[in-house]
Amino acid sequence: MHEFFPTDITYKVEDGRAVIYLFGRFSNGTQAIVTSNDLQPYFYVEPKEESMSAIAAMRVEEKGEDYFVTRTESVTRTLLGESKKLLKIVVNVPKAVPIIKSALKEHIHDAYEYDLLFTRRFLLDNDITIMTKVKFEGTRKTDVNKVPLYEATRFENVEDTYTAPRILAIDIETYLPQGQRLNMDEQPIIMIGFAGKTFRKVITWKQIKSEHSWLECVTSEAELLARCKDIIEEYAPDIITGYNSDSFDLPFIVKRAKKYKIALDLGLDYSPVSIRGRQHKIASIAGIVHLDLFQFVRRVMRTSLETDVLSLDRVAQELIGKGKTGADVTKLAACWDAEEQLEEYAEYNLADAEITHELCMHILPNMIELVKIVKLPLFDVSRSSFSQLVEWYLIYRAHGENAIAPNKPGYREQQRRAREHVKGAFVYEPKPGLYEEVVVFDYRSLYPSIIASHNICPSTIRCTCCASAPIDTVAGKVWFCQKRKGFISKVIEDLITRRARIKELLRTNKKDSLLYARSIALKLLANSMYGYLGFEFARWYSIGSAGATTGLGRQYVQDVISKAEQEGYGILYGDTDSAMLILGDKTRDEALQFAERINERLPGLMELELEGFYPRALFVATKGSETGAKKKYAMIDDAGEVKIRGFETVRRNWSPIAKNVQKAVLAIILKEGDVHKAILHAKHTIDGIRQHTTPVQELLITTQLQKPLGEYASVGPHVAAAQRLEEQGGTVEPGVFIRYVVIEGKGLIRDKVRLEHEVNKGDYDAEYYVNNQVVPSVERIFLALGYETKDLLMKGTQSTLGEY
DNA sequence: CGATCACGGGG
DNA sequence: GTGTACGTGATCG
Repeated sequence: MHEFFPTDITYKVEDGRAVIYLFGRFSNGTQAIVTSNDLQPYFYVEPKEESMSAIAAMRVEEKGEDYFVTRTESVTRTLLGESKKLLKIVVNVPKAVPIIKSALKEHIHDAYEYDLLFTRRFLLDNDITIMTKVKFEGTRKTDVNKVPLYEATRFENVEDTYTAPRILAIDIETYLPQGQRLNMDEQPIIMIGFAGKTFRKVITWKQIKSEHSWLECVTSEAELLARCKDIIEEYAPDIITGYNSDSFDLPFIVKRAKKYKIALDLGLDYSPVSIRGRQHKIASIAGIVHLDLFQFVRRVMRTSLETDVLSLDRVAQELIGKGKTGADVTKLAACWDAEEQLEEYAEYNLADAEITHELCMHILPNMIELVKIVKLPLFDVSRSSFSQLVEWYLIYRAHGENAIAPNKPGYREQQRRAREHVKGAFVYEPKPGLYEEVVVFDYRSLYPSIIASHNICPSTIRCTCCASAPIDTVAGKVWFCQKRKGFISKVIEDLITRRARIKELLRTNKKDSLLYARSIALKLLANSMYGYLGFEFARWYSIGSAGATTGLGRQYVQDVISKAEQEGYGILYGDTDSAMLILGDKTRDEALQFAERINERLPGLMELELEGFYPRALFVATKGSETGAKKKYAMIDDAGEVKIRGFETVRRNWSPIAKNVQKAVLAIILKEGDVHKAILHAKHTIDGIRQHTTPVQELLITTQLQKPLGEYASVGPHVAAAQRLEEQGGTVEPGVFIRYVVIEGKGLIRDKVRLEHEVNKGDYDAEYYVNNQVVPSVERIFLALGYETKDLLMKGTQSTLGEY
């Protein structure tokens, strides 16, 4: 038998039959494709009695293609805890599934699992895991691909992870003159940087004098692109990685290659680099897993990161302690024209590629562990949200229990769910001030342990056999069966106990990064289950289960707080799963004993843990946070540094003045540590606006038009501005950037917009720019530091400042 | 207050 | 690709 590490999967239809293509490497390092045509696409239906023969004979012709049922089979499957007799409908090709399903509409009561992607279905049914060794029997076929192709007849799964794939990081630099917008049609790529394990290269198309052996100068952009293709083919990576490469680097390369008619057939089957989607692009290459680290960071890692800004610089700084180099990329185009400092920019380009490579090495173990647990391909895991990861894991677990997945909600059901809400977590508002000797306790994985310990599951909710201990929720009283274990509570219990075992192993084996990554992955899945239950698009949606989880969570946290109060602790703060207490005359030992007493009475897997003792804690007022309990704070850490979170609101469709004032205020606070100076800067800016001396350039708001003017149901400021532009004979089409100023006057903002050339100096709505632009961009920062909005708005330099 | 619309990352 | 992200904040209706 051959031993093979699959890294990616796709399928093709050959001679009217679906053929699975597994891409990967043999144990000896040779790349190969392994195909299989054993699986035929299928789904399930609940048939109408009289329609059995019509179902079996169903055939549809569409655009010259034949879609038909090849066979049917009566089966028994479990759906949400109930046994169901179903008909398995096997069809000729994957595309036939949705077509046959809708053609059967009159003959069935319901259909199930008609929207599971074929490649995922193959992995599920054959128990094959990507990035994990598989043995197969098979024969080699004639080579028509870049790598040998084998046709497999039988697979056998082996527990052996592919831990060291060949990774090539890529980063491009483009010619973007200052003040211009990114434009892939007009701006060339001027450098491409690559970084592998021991490989480094930068290609550029100007002759840069340099001693660097990794720098390669060619003579044109076309040559640069041709070399880019060579390098990737020679390196033969399993993985190409980039940062925002789905929407930037790869689409840019593809666009420029097209311009020069260079075939980017990088796929192992000679297929071109594929860019799907218009607004949100996904770049893929057959047989090479393209990992856009930004996608995974944004979807999965965001919540566990300190930084709110997900730039490569900030994320790399936090995760691997390395930021970008100091080169000023905004001057690159000018330097390119003047042929100055280009060696420095090449170094910058290389550094970015290397940081991306290192970041990939750091993040990849987490992705691979998710691949192994959830059973999705690496490519999919890297682009999945929490809910998608949870959902596929549930589908996988259900499959192992002869159960099928509930359907995704239809439009009406979605609308209904969208109106349902759960009461959120308990929050004990802290009083602003400086505190000494505090202790923080938190429930270990509060929501997962509640779901496991209280048997919370859509399959056990409001059972008819027992209605003991009902829980009050917004949706009424809710209880969970005490006799039958629920599917989701069982799954989450497994996740928790598996993680506990791994943490035990980690205690003696601290450096095992794979074990650590597995522990993180298990925690992530367990923690996502609560959100999933209340997610309106979820297959296993259960608002009652979600409401019961938060309801019990509030009880448990309030219980700690009221008991602590009774015992004489000061209560400082409580949120969701934690309680922060002031020790006062108590000792640390007494506090630990207090937690032990709480723990003695907790059910199942629940546990109150010590998060830590803190000699000092600074709490600041969080005014204006009545909607949405997002964490906002400004803290001084052990090293005496101020930490601020949750205020970064300024984006590209804000005026330069709003962006600049935020940037300057942050710089003053964080670098100079001078909050008072920062507030003076903001006040000075506001005064300038009110004196009508701010240049129009600073006030321009730029917003992109996303669709034709006529299609707008709601006329926002940018649409009103676009209408003016059109009346004046300007080009107005999707994609154009509309730049406008808000002038003084009455009515809605859209009635007060003017184009840049229509505005006289100083003729603008000062209060709009103060209240809707400058103040919102900085007020959260100052609020977090104990100042109030009126401190910004007051005239003059003296102010009644906060106590800090 | 619900609906609608743009944004992120990248140079 | 057995297809069309997603969560958030500003502004309109």
